[in-house]
Amino acid sequence: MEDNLAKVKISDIAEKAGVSAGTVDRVIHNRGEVAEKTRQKVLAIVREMNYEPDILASTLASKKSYRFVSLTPRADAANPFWASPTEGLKQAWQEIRHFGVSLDQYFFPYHDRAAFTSELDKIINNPPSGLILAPIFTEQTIQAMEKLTQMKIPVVFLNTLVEKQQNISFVGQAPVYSGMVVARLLEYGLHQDAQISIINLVSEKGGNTHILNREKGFREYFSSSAKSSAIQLNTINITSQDPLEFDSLLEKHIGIDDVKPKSHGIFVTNSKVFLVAEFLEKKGMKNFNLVGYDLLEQNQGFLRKGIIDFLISQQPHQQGYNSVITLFNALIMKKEIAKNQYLPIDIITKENIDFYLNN
Amino acid sequence: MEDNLAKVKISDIAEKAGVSAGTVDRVIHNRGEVAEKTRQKVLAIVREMNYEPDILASTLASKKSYRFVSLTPRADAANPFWASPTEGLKQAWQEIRHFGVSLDQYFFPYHDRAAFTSELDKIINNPPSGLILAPIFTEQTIQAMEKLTQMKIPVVFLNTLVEKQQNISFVGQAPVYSGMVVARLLEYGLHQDAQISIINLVSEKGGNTHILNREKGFREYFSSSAKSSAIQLNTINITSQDPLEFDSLLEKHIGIDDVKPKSHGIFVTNSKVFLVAEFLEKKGMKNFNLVGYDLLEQNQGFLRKGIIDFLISQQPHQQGYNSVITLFNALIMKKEIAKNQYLPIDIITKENIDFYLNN
DNA sequence: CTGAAAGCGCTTACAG
DNA sequence: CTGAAAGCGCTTACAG
Repeated sequence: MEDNLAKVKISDIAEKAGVSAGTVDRVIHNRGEVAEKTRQKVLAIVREMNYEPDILASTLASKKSYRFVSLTPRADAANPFWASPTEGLKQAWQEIRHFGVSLDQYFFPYHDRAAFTSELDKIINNPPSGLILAPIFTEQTIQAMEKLTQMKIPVVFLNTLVEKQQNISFVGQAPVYSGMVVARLLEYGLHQDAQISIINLVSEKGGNTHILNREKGFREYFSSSAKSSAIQLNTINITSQDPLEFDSLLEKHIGIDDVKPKSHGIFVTNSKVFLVAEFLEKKGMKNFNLVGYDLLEQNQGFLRKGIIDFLISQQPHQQGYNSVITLFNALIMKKEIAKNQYLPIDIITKENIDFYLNN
Repeated sequence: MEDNLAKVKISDIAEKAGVSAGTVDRVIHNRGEVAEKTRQKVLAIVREMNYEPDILASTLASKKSYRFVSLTPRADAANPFWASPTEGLKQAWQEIRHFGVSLDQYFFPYHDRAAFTSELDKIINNPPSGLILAPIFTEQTIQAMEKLTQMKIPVVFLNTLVEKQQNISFVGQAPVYSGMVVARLLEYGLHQDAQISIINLVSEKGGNTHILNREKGFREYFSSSAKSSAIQLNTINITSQDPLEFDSLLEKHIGIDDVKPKSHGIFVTNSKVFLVAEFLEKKGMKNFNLVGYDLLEQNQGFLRKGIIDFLISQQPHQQGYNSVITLFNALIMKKEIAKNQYLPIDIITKENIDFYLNN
């Protein structure tokens, strides 16, 4: 733990090797223009003396600068989720900007494929040192990744994973497992002959792999749970934006058993769970166990009221934060980077929510 | 976000103020020996030009060094919990050591009050720049804090809180709330006429404020829950280390109703929950909902087997990590520090545990 | 292929 | 009370 021995410096190595500091520097950074024999000699001494570069002095002297760019959905009323990752990006940047890092945040409207593409083009035309990308649209991402890889620009995928790409890392949640967690929570609170509705509230425009995987994990759990073989699952997909239609669809599917109230669970596969909570509240339907995703303001309210039982959170702020740190570790600290950085699947209740809100 | 304007340096200010860099430095760091008039002038320009010091250059030039010391229980077979915070301390140190920070970790055997005291004495006799302290023993802590405060050594409390002290911060969990979370989880899974046992597995030697507060939160929850007014709570305190006695005590309290199996919850108020799980497994008693604390190896096993239903985790690694960063922010970055840094109350199940193990 | 010198932005004695 | 100079450990042209 303790290093009593004074720090070894480049000048120490230079002296011992009988060369100049410049030569040692060339060896250490593999910049060539050094005789092989000299190189070996210096390398040996570097190892022998256990040299560790002073990163502060190094960045101060080198005057290198790094431009990090992020491309994420814009947070707005329809998409409050993205406010947190955006904040997380900024906060991490604040902590590392002394190392000559700048951060440009680019945005696109969540469902706007064209905007996504054109922002990506802009980025490619003014290449950054590293890119943090929320790869919402799969095809466009794959196309861009081809160019980015060629240009040797390291890319971190944020929140969404596109498989088989040359991204240096993915930072986000494992959606299949989060579905299993929800399954577990519903099973734990329901009778063994309960009925469960899986509700997908989606736009038709894609960007829904998350949701599919969450449902997949959820169903997997029940298909392998002996305990709950009598539980019935049915899926409801609602794409309509029209409130009236929404209500009647819900009523049709979950309202029916109201006469003979029976243990009934509802799994909303994304952050729109507050819409279902609103419906239940309006209709005075209390006999439901309701679980969904993300700590949006609206969801918080229903969680505190007890209409939503659990929310699954995916550490959105930390996702943004970790993405920046990942690029920093790769480019400035030259560390090895894990390809997948899965964040915890947090289970949130009325009782612990306050401890998750800043994070 | 973008700062196109070149960074403003001390020399820029010096030039504009018509003084030397040394004088600007004296003003910025309040080191006196500057005429009031000069001081005002420089200060005005500093503000006007929006000067932000280059922390890298500053630490490189100043050659200051900081000695951080931690005093925590030693992790051992009887106390595996403390391995994680210890690791967290080390990891944070790795990330900031470039700033001239060293870390000395001191330890004491968990229940050894004398060792705690004598280690504290050692620390006070060789004063560090800052101290991270797990204040297990309240009285001794209060005594030491008097001296430490006088010596102006900033102290961060780790994991345990002692009230009304001059510590700059506390990093840990809010035990009362964690008790409420457990109450919620048990209530959610039990019938309304269930019976719940609260089991405190403690040594008589003190250091148990945590446990008392967890039970307090737990009981508070039920005393204000209309829904579960029929639930019976009873507390069992077991101080014995003798396995036979342990078994017979448990049998007496929770074994009784086995004939007429009824919904039964068990809340173990600390990480020793695996002892109760062992007992239930051995006796083949399946009709229990069991919740306890911390991701010890032993607990993990029983969680995966389904004998423990939920574990509450308190981000032990992050606690250690954040403590070091707190001292760093206070001493090197000169930032404002929040007095209480509560970490999330994580709810862990078989399905999400893998995503919490590295943290 | 190699070395000497200047410089990154800030701090620290020292001389006056 | 103030300034000039040297130095922190590393990197970057430049000359040879």
